[in-house]
Amino acid sequence: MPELPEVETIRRGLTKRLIGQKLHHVTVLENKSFQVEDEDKVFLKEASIIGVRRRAKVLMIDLDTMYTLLFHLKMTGQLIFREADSELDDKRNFAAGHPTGSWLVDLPDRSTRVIFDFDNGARLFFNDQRKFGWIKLLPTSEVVKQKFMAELGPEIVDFTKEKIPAKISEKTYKEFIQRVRKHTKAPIKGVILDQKVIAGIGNIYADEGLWEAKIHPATPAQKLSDKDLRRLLRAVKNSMTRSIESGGSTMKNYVKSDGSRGNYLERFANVFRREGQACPRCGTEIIKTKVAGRGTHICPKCQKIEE
DNA sequence: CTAGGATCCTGTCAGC
DNA sequence: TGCTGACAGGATCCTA
Repeated sequence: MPELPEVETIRRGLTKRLIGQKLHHVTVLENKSFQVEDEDKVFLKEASIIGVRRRAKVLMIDLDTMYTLLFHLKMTGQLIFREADSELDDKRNFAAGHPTGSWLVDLPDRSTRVIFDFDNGARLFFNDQRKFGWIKLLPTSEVVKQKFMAELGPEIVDFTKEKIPAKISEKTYKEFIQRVRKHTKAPIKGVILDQKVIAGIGNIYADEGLWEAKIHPATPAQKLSDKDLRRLLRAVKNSMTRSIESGGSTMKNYVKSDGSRGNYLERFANVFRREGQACPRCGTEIIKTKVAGRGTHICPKCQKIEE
């Protein structure tokens, strides 16, 4: 999916547009994407939005009915907000998540799964090409008790703050290290992708962080010192911070001034999807390989396996 | 308990 | 051009 910085970008963009909006109607085009019990649907009726939150890669929209809508965008989810009767390029509109042409066309299109209509005519589209993503509706007080939410590792820092904290707390470092130590043989990349170890790291920021920290992704977690792990967490945090501060993958950053489509990775990525290009640090050619079952980008000179 | 692989689904792209 | 297989910004489920 859309990783933590993208979900955080969505949270920021939707907060100012959704707070106070009253739901008029929900249209479900794909049942798999809308995992809501029939008896809970009454809590959507004429509900007003009172908050937009995020934990790890889960977006939460709080309603005044004491229920919360949960969104997981997985690999290809997008949220697209359109004001009533607006032109596609209206500045009040907003789109973020998996970057595709759906941001630039009339909706619904073939990957639209759920549509939220508001009283004032504005609409929120949940698009998801591969249908891995989901929307759930739970009593607000039950959200933290959900298995996935309850088992999540700590947030690296509070990325929801306008000014992202410069330092990771000692408590977070310690909890991260403690949870990494439950894994021995597994490659470090696979370990940091485990949401129970630390919340919110996905394939992009795993590769970016490992590159910045000069750690080979296939290094068995056991071989890394506490100092290595602290450096790695800092590096991931730096990469995520740069991404959020450049606006994540939003329509604004996807469409260039000449109307062509840009690549938001250009704004902060040093290795991700840059195979064949020069390592920004040493000039060696970046290669693509596979670690922990995922496509993995490394500089073979900067990142060597510790013996 | 951890580790590794298959799996959900649609679309795109490289290679024949 | 048309087909085929690999792969994709995630996480779960199954087996060993």
